[in-house]
Amino acid sequence: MSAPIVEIRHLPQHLGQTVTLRGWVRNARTSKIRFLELRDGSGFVQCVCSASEAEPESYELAGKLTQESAITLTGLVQAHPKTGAPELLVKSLTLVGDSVDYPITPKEHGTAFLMENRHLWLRSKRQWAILRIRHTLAKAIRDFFDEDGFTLLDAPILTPSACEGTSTLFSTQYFDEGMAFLSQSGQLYQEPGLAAFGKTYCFGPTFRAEKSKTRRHLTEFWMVEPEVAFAHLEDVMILGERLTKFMVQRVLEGRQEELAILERDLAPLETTLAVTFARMTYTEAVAKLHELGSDINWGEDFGNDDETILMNAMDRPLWVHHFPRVFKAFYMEPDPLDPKLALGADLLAPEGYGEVIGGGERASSLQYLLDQIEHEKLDRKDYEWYLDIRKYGSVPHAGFGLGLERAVAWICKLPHVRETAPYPRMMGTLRP
RNA sequence: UCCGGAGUAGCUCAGUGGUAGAGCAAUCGGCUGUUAACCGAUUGGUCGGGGGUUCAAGCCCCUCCUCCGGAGCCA
Repeated sequence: MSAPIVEIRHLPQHLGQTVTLRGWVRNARTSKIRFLELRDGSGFVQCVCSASEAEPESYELAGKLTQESAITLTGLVQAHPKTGAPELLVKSLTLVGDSVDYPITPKEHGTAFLMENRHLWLRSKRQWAILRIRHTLAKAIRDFFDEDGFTLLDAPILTPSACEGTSTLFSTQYFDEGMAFLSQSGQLYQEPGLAAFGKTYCFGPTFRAEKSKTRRHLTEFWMVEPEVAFAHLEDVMILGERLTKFMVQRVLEGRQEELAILERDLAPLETTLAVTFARMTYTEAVAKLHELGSDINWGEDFGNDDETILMNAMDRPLWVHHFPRVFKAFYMEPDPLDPKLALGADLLAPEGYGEVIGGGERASSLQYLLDQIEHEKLDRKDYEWYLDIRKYGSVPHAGFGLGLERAVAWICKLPHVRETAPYPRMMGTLRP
């Protein structure tokens, strides 16, 4: 066999040529003509095996192939007589690895079963599409910041204390230093980088040990956290909006096949690119919620229902800013015009996907932070290094965190974030 | 942690007190253009665990376990 080995994605360039494909049998429909649906990771193609064209042993083998058998096959690339899509007219076929009783059949399955078989579920067309979009979004995030002059400053995953002091943390014994905690945010470690690099970001896994079981929570998720020196609240909203549009644009340009597999309605994504994001202060949002029938009180954080009610009334992403200080992190800069408020901004995604970005301006006054640490009953000695930033050339600065999985869920319009990670970690899900 | 729902064949489910069923998968056979192909046959079950009521329990009661959805919390 001297036919060139090609990937399925390149088949349109090989029409009329004899090539070799390598992959797995997604599905086999056998009549006198055997139709093998092949997957090789780069795409999907139908291979046609008839007695008149194929070698006799190959033809016989094609009739016995089970779901997920690994094969190589050689044949002529031709256009499908009905659809015009490339297909392979098989000449010869070799079994590389057989497959007996593959658990995920072509019919429906429940999520519990699929999650237990996540390592196999990855092979399905839908998961392939989602995880390739995740890949594209992760790449877009890196490209966006790299092209914008940011320096990647990796934050540690093992940390000595809570960054925000509120959420539950996973802990582990760290030699004789006591307990270490898995990081729930890299932000505090970005701030010292500003005086060295001006603009930094970290992008990696973060951990929350919250016992939350909802469609938008994982215990392990990826977050990108940019931080910018001399930046204010307004800069956060401008940067977050540019990033969001860049990510959406990359997917619309490069992942059309995957969006089609997911049957994603493209109109809301195209709207996101075309419009300026809406903005409301927290106080305005509460007033709007009252109009829409919510009984939220000023000073309370939005509940899930509130976010849904609010976003159902919007046709585009919404920035909510100037939150009450009481439910925001200790390091947020207070509003100089109203000390009850903090200079924070959250971006709510449309179509019910909720908070995708959370961020704001950081407190730059040493005394203010000392008061906050005392007020929140945090241990000052855990934060001495962080406080140093306010002693040696303190400047206004701001940043945000964007959750990758929530962005993937929104852009793919998925019912649950568990499909956005290759191996999602949730309360009650640790394997595979 | 709280509220609601569900555990029956490998998978998805039907079966509400009287001898355990279907579709898919698997196995065998048929079909020359199929697209979750189709047609016929075969194989496959301690009905989540434990206890109770009853002549009789998949079905009713108690309890435990697991999973799903939602709340709180958050990206």
